[in-house]
Amino acid sequence: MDTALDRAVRVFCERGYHATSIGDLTAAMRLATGSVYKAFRDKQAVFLAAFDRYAAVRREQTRSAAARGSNGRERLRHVLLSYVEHSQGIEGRRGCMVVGGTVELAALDSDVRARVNAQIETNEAFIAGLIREGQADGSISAHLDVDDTARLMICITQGMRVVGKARLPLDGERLVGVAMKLLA
Amino acid sequence: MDTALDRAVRVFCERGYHATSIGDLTAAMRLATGSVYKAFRDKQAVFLAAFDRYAAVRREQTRSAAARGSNGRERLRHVLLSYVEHSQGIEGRRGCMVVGGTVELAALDSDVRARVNAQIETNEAFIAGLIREGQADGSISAHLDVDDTARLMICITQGMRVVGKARLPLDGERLVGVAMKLLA
DNA sequence: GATAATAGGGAATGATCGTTTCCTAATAAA
DNA sequence: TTTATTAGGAAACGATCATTCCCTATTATC
Repeated sequence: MDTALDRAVRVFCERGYHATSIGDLTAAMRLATGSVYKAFRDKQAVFLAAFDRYAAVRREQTRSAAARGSNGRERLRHVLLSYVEHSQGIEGRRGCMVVGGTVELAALDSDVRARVNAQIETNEAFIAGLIREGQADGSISAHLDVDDTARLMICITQGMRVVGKARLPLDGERLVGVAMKLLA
Repeated sequence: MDTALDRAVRVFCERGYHATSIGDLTAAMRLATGSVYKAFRDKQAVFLAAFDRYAAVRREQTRSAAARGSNGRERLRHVLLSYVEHSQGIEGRRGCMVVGGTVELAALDSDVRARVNAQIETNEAFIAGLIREGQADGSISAHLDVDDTARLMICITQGMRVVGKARLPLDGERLVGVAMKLLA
């Protein structure tokens, strides 16, 4: 079932919610219509389950990227680099379910809105934590405002997903190099 | 007709393309079904016309925000402030047609993709121009890479529209204050 | 003032959507 | 072996969608 959900994630990422029909879903998930409705109450429930799975995978990927750094600053740098990588190429143009869900459904579906908000706030708190770690280990200036910087970083990461979906090229090293100025 | 198009912009911003029915459109535009199809070939044509109008208005708003500054740095600061303002409150949760069009349609419709790309690139070029002005008048460091900085600024502005649609609060002065570090 | 032309409105249409229902096959229990 | 239970598949349903067609005013022309 998780593998079927992974396939649903890909379709929802690429086509969004409304442009994805049950037919698209059954084709991607290799399940018949009845089977989908046996496993999920309706289309929204498939979307929510796919979103939860997507969010969990992305959280894990972000945390493992952070683990590649040896201090707070480096951990944050790897997180940003990871975001650029995921915003590019085939995955970049496929798109992000968080920004997709936000843009397409935040105004129409309070369940989706609650989940995207939770995911954004979790990411923001994680970034804020990395900044504090950097301040504690001396790799990041102690004077900067943690919350404001974290929120701007969230804007940057979400924006990269938009720009990546528009297929504009993003140079990871250069872009992140500029973004690291925010830690001064 | 421009006033009807303005009303179409509001609906498309809020609900996106696929969740907006012709019924939604006719109700908002105060036009009957036949009248809409007399003026536009199909729903996509309405969207493209609304997008063009939205993009033109936003370009003008951004340029008038820039005009409030007395040097390159200040002009850029006012542009960013303007973006935060538009990303907040009722307009913020209504959403941006550029990020909406990108996220919902860039993968599905090459006409829309061409237009969102053009709009993003125009904005990026405008920001790059402001940075160069600032470098020329001494208000922005001469050492920074203009293109990389402009692209990151675009990520920030697009990201703010996503975060604003998710209804997370954005403090303009604080956020822009942090972002201005990128000009060091 | 009569007529042609056009803009706008609303009902009808075919297609597609999400959803339900029913059927089949496979597995577990007795 | 037989029966009960369940997972999976496909056809059928009503609703809604984008689109077309036709009618009615209104304006402009002669």
